[in-house]
Amino acid sequence: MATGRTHRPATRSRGIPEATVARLPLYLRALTALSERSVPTVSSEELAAAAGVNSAKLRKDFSYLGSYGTRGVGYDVEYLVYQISRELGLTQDWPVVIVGIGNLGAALANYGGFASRGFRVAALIDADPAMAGKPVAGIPVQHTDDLEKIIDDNGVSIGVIATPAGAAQQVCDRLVAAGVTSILNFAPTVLSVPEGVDVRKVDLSIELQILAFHEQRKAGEEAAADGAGPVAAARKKSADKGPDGDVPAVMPA
Amino acid sequence: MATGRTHRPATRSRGIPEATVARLPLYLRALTALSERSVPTVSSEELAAAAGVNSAKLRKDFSYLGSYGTRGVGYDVEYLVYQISRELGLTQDWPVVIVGIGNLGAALANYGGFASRGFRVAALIDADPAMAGKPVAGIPVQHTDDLEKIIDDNGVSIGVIATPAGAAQQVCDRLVAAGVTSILNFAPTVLSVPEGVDVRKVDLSIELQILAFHEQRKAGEEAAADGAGPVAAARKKSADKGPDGDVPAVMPA
DNA sequence: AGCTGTGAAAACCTTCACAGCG
DNA sequence: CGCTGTGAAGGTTTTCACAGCT
Repeated sequence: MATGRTHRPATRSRGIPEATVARLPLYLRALTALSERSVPTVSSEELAAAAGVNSAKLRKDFSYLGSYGTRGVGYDVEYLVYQISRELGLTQDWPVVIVGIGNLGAALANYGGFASRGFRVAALIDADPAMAGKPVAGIPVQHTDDLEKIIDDNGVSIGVIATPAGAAQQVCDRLVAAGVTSILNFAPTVLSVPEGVDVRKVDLSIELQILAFHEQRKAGEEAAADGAGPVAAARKKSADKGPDGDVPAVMPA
Repeated sequence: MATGRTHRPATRSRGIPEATVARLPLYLRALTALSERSVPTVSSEELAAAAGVNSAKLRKDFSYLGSYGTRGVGYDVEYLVYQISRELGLTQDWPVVIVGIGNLGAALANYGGFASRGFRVAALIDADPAMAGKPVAGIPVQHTDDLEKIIDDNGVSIGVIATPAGAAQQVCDRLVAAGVTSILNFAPTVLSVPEGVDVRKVDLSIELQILAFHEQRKAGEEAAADGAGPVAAARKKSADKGPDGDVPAVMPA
């Protein structure tokens, strides 16, 4: 998923598999909810259900962190919250900058989930001089000219790019040069970064296209088998251009 | 069996691996850029670089679609654009509804990438009566009460949830009952859906947490070899099961 | 008895390396 | 020759199933 230019295998003895790392935040969220309800312990089965995974996977994931459970009982909720938080590095404060304060950037600045877990929006940066000084989510927008200084003054190592695609690589280069080593990219473009810099991307359009693929597949199966769907299969797409004519006409030229 | 409904792709009939499907939009974007520059053909090496993957992977991916290249030459850009679009189901029109028109929902409604590829924002829906009728991105917001009718009238099969976490499952249930079979979820919660419904989630907080994990790991390695990095909030890395001055008392029953 | 932790098996994905075709 | 298409190898992730602890 992450598009690091040269991703290291990282198969260290102490290495936690990437797939596991990606699920830890999910477990943490479920555990936090249990914690708020003052639930003292939880079994792998229950926690897995809350996180939307199966219990064998969860136990395997936890086994990479250590032996934090009690056989016959389950896991201590508070203790696990702490261990996972520590493993993810959330026991420290991460100042973050958001570059590109358009609709999306503003929405991100306002997003509560950012602040809730160790992340602090240290600065908002935009290239439009007209925006400079204007507060968004209570934080004054600063101009791109000062990007390097802002990064440096705040000790920022994580940057969020929410600019238009055309500006993203340039912004990325400046962030990296200024010392940022992790980037969350919302611009629909592939960023190239030097080794050692992590990039994760979020692309709304790509997610929709993946859904469309499966949606199309479902429609095709429905036409072939008719009424086999467990859910509202009786439904028909109105904007379709002919479900029957949509048969794969695979034909290389 | 557990009640968890993790969607099982099942890989039926014309099985394209999930990992490949997830990359097709990436290739498509790179190809579209080439097409706009009137580039007639492209090699796997070039296209792979533009999409940020390696060429062997790209060729393997394309091999699942068919033999669309020409040995010694490469791929015909226009032809590939068409084939991938068709495979992804983008040659048809997908009406989409966005539920929850807060900061994020409004940003999504304004996001150009939606409209660009077969997706059309058919309606915006919000629970706040004060928003009803107010146009966002040129589309009037409608009230949640009319959700079912809106889905039905527009033949919507893809829904986007941008509500607060607390409302997400309820909205999801109504969307599914009304006939939606693909959901893109921005709310930080696990949705449970019946079999046959696809859910993809986008969680900003999770992405940041994954970055924080790697960032922390980098900081730790740096400390071992010195480096004078900009961010030096070095945390003590305890050994495997080092139960020293940890947070609350470990309290096994 | 109940539930975790984990080897082993299975499934899935990526990379290699080269045959085969234009 | 150059580049695609693909078996085979190698790596990662998931699932199984049960030993082992409480």
